Amino acid sequence: MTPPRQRSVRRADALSTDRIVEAAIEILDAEGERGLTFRALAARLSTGAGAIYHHVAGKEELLTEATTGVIERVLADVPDSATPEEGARAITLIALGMFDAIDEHPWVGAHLPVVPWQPGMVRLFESIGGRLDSLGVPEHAQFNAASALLNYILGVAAQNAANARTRVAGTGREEFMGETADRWEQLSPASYPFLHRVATQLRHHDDREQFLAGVDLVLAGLAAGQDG
Amino acid sequence: MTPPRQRSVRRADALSTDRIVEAAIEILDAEGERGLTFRALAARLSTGAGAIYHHVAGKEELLTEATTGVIERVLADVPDSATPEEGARAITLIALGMFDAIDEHPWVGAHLPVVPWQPGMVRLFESIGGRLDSLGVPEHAQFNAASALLNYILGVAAQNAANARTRVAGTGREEFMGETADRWEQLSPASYPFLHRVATQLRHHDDREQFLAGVDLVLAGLAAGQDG
DNA sequence: ACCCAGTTTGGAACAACGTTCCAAATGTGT
DNA sequence: ACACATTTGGAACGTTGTTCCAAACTGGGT
Repeated sequence: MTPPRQRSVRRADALSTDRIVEAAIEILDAEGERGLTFRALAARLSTGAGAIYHHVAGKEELLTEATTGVIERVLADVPDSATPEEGARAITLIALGMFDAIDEHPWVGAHLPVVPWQPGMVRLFESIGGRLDSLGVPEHAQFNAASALLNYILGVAAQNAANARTRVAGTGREEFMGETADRWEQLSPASYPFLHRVATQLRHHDDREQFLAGVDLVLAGLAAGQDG
Repeated sequence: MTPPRQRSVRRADALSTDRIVEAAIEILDAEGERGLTFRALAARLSTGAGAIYHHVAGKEELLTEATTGVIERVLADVPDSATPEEGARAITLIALGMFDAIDEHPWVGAHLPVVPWQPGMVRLFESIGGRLDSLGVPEHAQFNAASALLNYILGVAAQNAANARTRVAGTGREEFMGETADRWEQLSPASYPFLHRVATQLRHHDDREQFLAGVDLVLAGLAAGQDG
């Protein structure tokens, strides 16, 4: 009947959920999502695949845990906010933090929406929604506003994850954007006037700035709605 | 050296890319993404897995082709637009069409961003960006504006796809939202004041209306930015 | 120092998957 | 009718997530 406390020392290289998740993140960052297999994980930890299942329920839990960890780290750095200016700044900081985290760990973008309302998403939603008060967004509009912001971040995350995935095996970012811009320029200007016009912008744009412009757009919409 | 023209009749039940993609969509709608295997596809078409590879390069091409087909159908229904009011209406129509299509075929939401700038995405981006002119968005801001709108749609798509996936095996939508709302209400009000406050809204909200509110938010931001 | 109940380990085995291969069947042009 | 190209579909391959279980290890009671 003794509770299974783990206060003992054991060997220094003993398996644990934390060590497994850590190794998983290393593989994900280095090899991408497809590189994370239980065999590769077992090899990196110098053990067998079966041993891992005593600490982690399965691959999905592994990915969810890794994703949550990354998000927690982002939200920990965001200061409290009271005034509208601070609220807007905080939301921008959260968004930028998410962008940078996903830029560094693209697989997070791919797995964020896979499990709806997983722990990381819940924390993120609360963190955004809790700042809307200080922005002066009326209470009845806060749910939709927070959803819009979250969904926008989610969309950028998914897109960036996809871009990174194609880049794992092949070309770098510059090259990839250049090739896409070339393709847009070769489209018929009659059927695709817009893409033709913005092809050079695609070639030279900064992902982070563009992401921020989108956040500002939503925030501007929120500000406009208050006195409209 | 004769080109491989396919003008002959052959048997009525002959395999073709179109018939394969059509069967794939049927499986995806009925069984979800995990149900689409080459063996299930072969069984439905009363053939072998190997035969399919003579018409389709692989699973990824199959999903991309199915996704593109759905998007094309959405964009075909959107009328031309010249005035600002028509432009805004057209963008709303595109967004709503995408929402409805993804509601009917959730797997589209999951695969849209997987292949960056796949044909469907390109058509969608042009379709949105081409309407910004009539909305009065200055040319230098159109690239960012179209990206923001596309990313928002992408985020909702990914989220909805995830929700539908969990629902395939388990509960219905009402039940799922109710359970999530319950969980939010059980969170500590001190740490999660926002989620606590909006739990009842989550329980009774309409996904489509919420999606539209987000689109309006971005459009409002665009309108505000013009004279700002 | 010994032993024992419980946990941890890790390699083997399993079912399912995407994909490749190839011999047979089917079709087309002469 | 014949030769040739395409299409077919079943078998086979390598890899995956997961399960299983005998062996090794651990900490507490004698």
